[in-house]
Amino acid sequence: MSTRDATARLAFEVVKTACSNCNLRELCLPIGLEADELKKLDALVSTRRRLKRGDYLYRAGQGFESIYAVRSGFFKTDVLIEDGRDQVTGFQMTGELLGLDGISSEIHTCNAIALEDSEVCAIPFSHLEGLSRQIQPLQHHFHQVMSREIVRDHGVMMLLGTMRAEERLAAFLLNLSQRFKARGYSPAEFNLRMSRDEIGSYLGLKLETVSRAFSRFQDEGLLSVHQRKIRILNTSRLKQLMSHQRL
Amino acid sequence: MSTRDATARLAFEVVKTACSNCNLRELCLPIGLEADELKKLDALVSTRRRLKRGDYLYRAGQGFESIYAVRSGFFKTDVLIEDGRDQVTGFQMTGELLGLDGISSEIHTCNAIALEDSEVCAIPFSHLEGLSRQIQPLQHHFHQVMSREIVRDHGVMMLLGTMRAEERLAAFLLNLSQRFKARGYSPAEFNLRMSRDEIGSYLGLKLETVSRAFSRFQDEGLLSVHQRKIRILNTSRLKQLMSHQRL
DNA sequence: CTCTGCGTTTGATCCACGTCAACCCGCTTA
DNA sequence: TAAGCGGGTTGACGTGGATCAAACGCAGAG
Repeated sequence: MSTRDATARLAFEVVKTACSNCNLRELCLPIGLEADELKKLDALVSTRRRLKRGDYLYRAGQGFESIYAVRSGFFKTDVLIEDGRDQVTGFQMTGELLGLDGISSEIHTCNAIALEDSEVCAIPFSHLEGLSRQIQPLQHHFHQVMSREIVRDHGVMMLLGTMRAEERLAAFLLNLSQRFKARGYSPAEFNLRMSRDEIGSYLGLKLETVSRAFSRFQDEGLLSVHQRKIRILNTSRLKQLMSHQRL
Repeated sequence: MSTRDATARLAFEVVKTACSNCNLRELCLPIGLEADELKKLDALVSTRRRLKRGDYLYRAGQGFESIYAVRSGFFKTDVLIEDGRDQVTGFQMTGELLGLDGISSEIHTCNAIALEDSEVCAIPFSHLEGLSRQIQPLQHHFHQVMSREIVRDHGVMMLLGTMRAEERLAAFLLNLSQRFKARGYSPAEFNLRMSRDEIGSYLGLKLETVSRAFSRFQDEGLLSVHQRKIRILNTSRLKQLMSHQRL
């Protein structure tokens, strides 16, 4: 093990007490920082905020100051237009970032709402910019995070533009499954935090259509569904259902 | 006029010879830089590339090294999945950036194709990161550009998820119109650079549906359409058609 | 325990858009 | 000048998902 690794490993323990749970992903812990760099980073994310289910983390139209890293819990973001229509633009879980949309105009362009009791780290954006001018790996990591968000959005556009209802739901479930797995939870069994209506809004479908697709998957033995408790029984069939389907 | 303004004004003339036409927007000219900063920036964008209609600027799967600023011309980006389906994720015109999707994994995730003879500035990304560690306004501007892309994508998700065919086409045309206007062209009369099929792919519709929507708009006196030449005759009705429509 | 209410499921019907097919138009090539 | 061709338009018809409506089931309140 190199001395750099050792230093990082040591520093990891330090930062762990400050950011004990959201270590592994996204911005919270760019691997490979020096001890003093980590100390600065630790100061950066010192502001915490707790939210109860249903609370708004921020609203469209509010001034933008910070981005947020989810420490625990579950969020949705949505945008609405005058006539009352709205669209869920994403669901965020532990370790993921919220608020990147606000950077462009210094004003949030969507609402972020806790779907269960949650905790976030607020990261004042000007501090982050300052630090990332000093710490190159942090800068690069942040750019990657923003870029990943763009790639994710393209995936959703693909889904909304070309897939049919069952393919969309399959893609959605597989994505959730993979994200739970990456966090050390079961990829096969989990509780949905969002309603059928919210899933539908995200997928560009009505809740009835979502419900019917769940029922069909259950009938075909791909899933077991009880309320919001999902068990995936046949991942590979789900995958092939998602990816070609021209049968 | 402050001395800073004067300096910037002076430097503007210098950079103008290097980046004569794509000054005003996106990344090419963050206003307010000092003369020596502008000199560095000028060096950054020194690599040019010409493309003919149909040429690929980059392809999905290729390694990522640079982002590109469109100096002149018109591009589309699209993603494809195994089964042959594809989705146009955006159209880029003069002054807009291409390639932000590649930052996350160092690999391009979509294709960028010239829809007419075009010229781009290649901006090596590691250089850009280096410079933006030194020049705070550049850094901030770049972050805004990435964030704007995310906001734009959310707009497309909204469009794909909640709007019907005519609303989508109206939104698309109004967006194009506004972008032409911002570049000093007529917002009311312009030539589409893309086929009905490409519009359809972007809007999540089939080309026949796009064609019918054009015809209906023409019948109703909102547009005149001749091939790819569009004249907008009634902007306000187009806008209200796009935004509520629950009539 | 019942009552109330919201989220969900399920069924019947409708309609916007997709699909399939014919035809047209402007351009290129011979 | 004709022939071929790619892109665009238009029509007839089919269908996936929206809409409307009813009923279910779990949770919290009384």
